[in-house]
Amino acid sequence: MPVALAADVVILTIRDGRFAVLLVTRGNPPYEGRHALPGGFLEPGETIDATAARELDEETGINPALARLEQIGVYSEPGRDPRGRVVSVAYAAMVPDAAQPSAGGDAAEAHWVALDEARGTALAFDHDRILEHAVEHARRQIEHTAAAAAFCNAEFTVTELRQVYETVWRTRLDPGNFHRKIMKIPGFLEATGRTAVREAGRPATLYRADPKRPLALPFPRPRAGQGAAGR
Amino acid sequence: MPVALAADVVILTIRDGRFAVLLVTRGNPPYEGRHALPGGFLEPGETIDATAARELDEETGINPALARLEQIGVYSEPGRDPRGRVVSVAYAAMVPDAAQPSAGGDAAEAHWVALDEARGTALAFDHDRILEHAVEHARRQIEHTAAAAAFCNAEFTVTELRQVYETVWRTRLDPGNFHRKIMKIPGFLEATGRTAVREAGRPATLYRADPKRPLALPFPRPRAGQGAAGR
DNA sequence: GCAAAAGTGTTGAAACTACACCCATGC
DNA sequence: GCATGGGTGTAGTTTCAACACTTTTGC
Repeated sequence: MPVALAADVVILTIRDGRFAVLLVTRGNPPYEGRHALPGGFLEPGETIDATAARELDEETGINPALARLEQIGVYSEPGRDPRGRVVSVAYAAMVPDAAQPSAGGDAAEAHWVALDEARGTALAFDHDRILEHAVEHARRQIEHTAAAAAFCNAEFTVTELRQVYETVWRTRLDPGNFHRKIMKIPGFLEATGRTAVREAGRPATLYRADPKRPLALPFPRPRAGQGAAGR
Repeated sequence: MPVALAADVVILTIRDGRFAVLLVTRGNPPYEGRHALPGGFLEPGETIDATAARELDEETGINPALARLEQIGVYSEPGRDPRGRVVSVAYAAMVPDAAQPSAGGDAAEAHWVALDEARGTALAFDHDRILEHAVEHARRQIEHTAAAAAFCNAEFTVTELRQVYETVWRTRLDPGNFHRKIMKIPGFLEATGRTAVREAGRPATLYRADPKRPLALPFPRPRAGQGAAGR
């Protein structure tokens, strides 16, 4: 049974201590004018991974090489697309806040939308569901791997990284303990030698996360019951 | 661009302390007579999850309700199937050794094959690759959730569960410490009151794992360097 | 100097490994 | 009784959360 295969992409970032998602305003029917995830159809000769990367580039201008797209699920309910039998492969990626989208392709506009706001308004197709799954995926990912660094810029401070964890886990972490714990993980953070300029206080060392091995570096969240409330 | 969508299923079990995978011998071209993963094409009106469950049932006789199938990836390289543009959604599941397959559908035969043996012989299509990914997936899954219990029968002893971890992690775990650690996890194991008959030694209490919540129950593998060598 | 943020030292509590030991059964 | 495997007690060590304290900058 032939189907049309599509890729839909959930790009998450953290702005002002909250999750934000990259959405496009659809420029064509169906759901014209509605918010949707960037995405599009498989073309001859390409893999679906390539489709996801291409559509991200075309519709939002975000460089797919920086995004580390991961498959998170396949959506195949009959009737999920009014145009016919369309099956979507969903992708998720975390990027630094600095990434600036620009619309193109099928998209009339591309912009960051706060997660809570995106949840409030119905997205096109079954994209609400895909978005929820992507957020869950990101939370799990961060707990079991060093993926949190993906939310930071190429060079970042330990404090910035800590704030990512605090946002994702909705907790406060002790700055001192976090610093030691993260520095103890071998091969994760690499000092650049440079320091970040601050409005006040001692300048922080800038680090780079090795993008080659962002895997299997557990950073367990603090146990409940004792809490990790900051000072 | 229309594609044919298929589901391929990797069913893993543990036999004699080794991984084994459920393979079928293909009864039709292409790759007739070769080992392959059970699988087949999407039919009108069904989701791809339903396809996976149906094919598992048809080709192997394994009850999909017991298997807890999970999507592990999409395989879309052009040319991966000589019949044309076929995209496969791969699924993985862990089942107890007790499950007995019986062939049907496209499959001439269905049987358990030791993982090492399956790796030695080339499987049909790109099923070698899918199999590798599924094994990795299972190892990760077991580390972060209570999925290990899926390898055990409905009722099992703590020792049987420990042997699953020992196989998956290729370690030896202290029986006493394992017992305490696993019993401390709230809501994981539920005593049935019955005991298992043994050839020798004290009979072991039989437990049931709550199949409703096999999620997010971390059982961290022992740290390296101190080791968890048995007595 | 003072304020602010980075980063280190210390301490008491909890968790874990290793291993001794007791328990319950078949023979 | 003896062998065998299930299950518990416990000491020494490690890890960790909490938080005091030192360091390095801007003003």
